[in-house]
Amino acid sequence: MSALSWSGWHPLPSTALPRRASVLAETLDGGQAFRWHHQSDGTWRGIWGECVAELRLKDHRLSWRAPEETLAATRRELPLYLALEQDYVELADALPGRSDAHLANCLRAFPAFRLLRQPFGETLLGFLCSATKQIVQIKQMLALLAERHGAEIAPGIHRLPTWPELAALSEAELRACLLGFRARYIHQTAAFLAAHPGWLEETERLPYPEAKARLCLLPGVGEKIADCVLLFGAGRLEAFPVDVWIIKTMAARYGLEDWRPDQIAHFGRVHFGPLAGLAQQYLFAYERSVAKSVKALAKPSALI
DNA sequence: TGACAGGGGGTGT
DNA sequence: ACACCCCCTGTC
Repeated sequence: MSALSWSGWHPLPSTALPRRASVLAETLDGGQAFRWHHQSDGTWRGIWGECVAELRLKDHRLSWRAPEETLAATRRELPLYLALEQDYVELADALPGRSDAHLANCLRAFPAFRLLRQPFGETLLGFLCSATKQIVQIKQMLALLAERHGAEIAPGIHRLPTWPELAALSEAELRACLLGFRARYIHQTAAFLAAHPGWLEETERLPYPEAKARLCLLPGVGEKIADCVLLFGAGRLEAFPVDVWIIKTMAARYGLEDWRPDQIAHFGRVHFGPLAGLAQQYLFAYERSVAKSVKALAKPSALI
């Protein structure tokens, strides 16, 4: 087993990227992606497709490096993955922050927050794992899937299995990766995709409503997961996933007590507009930061 | 330090 | 409404 050999650090463009640790953490590990790990030296290590990267924030500037084995692929794919072609400061400014005081708070708390543009198939796999699971548990499932069934793309680092590779696994093998009842959904979805070559790629190219309807045909994929896949894996910023968190948030912050999920979805589309999915992720980021400070206050050490 | 409930970012019936 | 799975977390 040879050791990892890293490239030098390469600076990323200074504009419209996170300059604060908290915003970077929220971007990489706030529930849109599940394969970034915060390391003891303060860097983040992430794996997607055939790429591996470490990200470092130093003097409020972001830079990256990659293992030699994946350097070419990572150099090519990182700008797409980070959606560098999108100016997210501009996009955030297009949200209705001037007429919505709560949203304005969220926007102010996470400057230069952005959505990632993850590989479509991988995003589908990640969110098929997400049902009634928290981020740490989803990360654990995907780490096991990669370790046991994904190719080694750099010494000791495995990518996720592709859908054709997943189709070759038994449901029992999937269950062994702590997937629980999600194993059957993933097994059946893999079988469907294997029987319909090109289906996923076509779906990614379809307009939002058609793409969502098609994803919902897959076993284990309902409206919420379909919207997450399109938002985080296809750059469809109009997708507005409605889960229990957003239902609670909208009730607490917008007075939408006892609204049904479909009513919340309608409100979100109308109120936040064509970038509703971006607004939603800002709301989450904010609620998570509130929950974190409540937790910190509850610790005895904080009372000294 | 270790056992033990309780609940978890959904979907399908 | 409730089952589906089973690991994480908080609590005693």
